[in-house]
Amino acid sequence: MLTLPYMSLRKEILDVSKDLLIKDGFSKMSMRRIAKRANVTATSIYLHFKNKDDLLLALIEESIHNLKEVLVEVMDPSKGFIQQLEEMARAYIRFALEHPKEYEIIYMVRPEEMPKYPREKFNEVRNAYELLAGIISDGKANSLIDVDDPLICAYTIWAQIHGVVSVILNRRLDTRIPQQKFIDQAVDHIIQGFIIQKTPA
Amino acid sequence: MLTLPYMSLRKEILDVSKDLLIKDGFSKMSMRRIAKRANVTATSIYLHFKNKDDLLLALIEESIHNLKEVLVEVMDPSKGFIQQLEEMARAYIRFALEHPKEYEIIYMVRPEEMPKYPREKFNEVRNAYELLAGIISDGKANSLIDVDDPLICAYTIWAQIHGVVSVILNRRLDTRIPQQKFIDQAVDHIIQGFIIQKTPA
DNA sequence: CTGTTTACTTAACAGTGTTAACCTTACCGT
DNA sequence: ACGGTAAGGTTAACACTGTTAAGTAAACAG
Repeated sequence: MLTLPYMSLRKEILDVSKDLLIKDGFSKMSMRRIAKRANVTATSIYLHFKNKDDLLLALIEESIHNLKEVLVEVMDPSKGFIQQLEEMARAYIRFALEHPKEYEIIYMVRPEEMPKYPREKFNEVRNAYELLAGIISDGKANSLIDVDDPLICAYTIWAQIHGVVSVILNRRLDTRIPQQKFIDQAVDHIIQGFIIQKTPA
Repeated sequence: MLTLPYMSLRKEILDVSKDLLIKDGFSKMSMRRIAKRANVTATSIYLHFKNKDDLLLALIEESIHNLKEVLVEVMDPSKGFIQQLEEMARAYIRFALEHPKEYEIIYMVRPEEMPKYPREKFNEVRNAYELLAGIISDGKANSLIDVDDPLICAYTIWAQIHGVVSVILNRRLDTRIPQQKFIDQAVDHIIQGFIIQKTPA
């Protein structure tokens, strides 16, 4: 009727869903509520998405894309190797803490309700890993770090950072511990963990 | 009617819920389904639990208890400091991978649906951290590690290990990477990350 | 033999995801 | 210009969901 025609309904649904998810929480993101905000009926959503999981998956994809953009932005080969790594780690953490709900969208969706196919959807992040692995490869070539497989190393680092973020976002961090100190120390630990430390025998 | 009377309904509900959650997944764990398996009606559950979140919280508590037991079991002050740390890390990972659903119960429940009070429920894990912090304190006293606050360090290590586990359980690990290699390397990195490495100036 | 408590039930409310069937509007080939 | 078709939406319904109010039946206390 009086819908603005310059935006496709699919995009509108995605935007409304994300807004609902971020502002009102997962449980409030129902098909009927989404539909109401988009000025359509719930069934119309099924014209653009197979089902609710499919819609969620599209949201995940979008958020992954945003995270990747931040990481790529901060990559700068002109900078020192270690510095580059630290800046990436901090950019990752910053993204997660500044957009906690968006980060949640990426990781906190129950996998059981996801079929197998979405694995391919994560190819975009995979690219980011490979970039990271590239950086690590350079460091290895310069004998700055001690690592077998740069790709494994990239995943290891990422997993550890995700753990740090996850603990904070899940509110599992002891209230006696100041968050920033925790982050600083964690980043230090993570980076130190694979820097070469040849004890001069 | 023909319920076995030697088990309280509360415990029965917990057991049935956990079984349902583990075997059939979160979405299948509905109040009516739980009730049916426990040979009661759904409303009876509300006599023992405030609501579904309350029931979930009790499940989380139970699982946290089990995880803690495994960790405490593996603690052995007679062993070397580093070895003890590594064994705890591996025990943690082993628990998570052997009982993935139970681990999920602990961490993957959406926090938004949890009110503030459950913070206290995590005191039991907090104890485990303090034991870990104690171990780290000893290492610090012996100048084996370089760390300011042992409690922060304990949380850092735990967060990193959780990250590793989380990546595996969420199936976010690149299929080209062998899981065991990933784990080994991660554990190495994490432990190396805070071992003292004074470059003899 | 009452009164109260305990443990449970039935019935209902408001909401959920999803599907089948229907209606409009727009475009396309003849 | 006209009929067919397909896109993009609708209504109505199904089988569920968590949760609550009210009722019931048994056990126990005075």
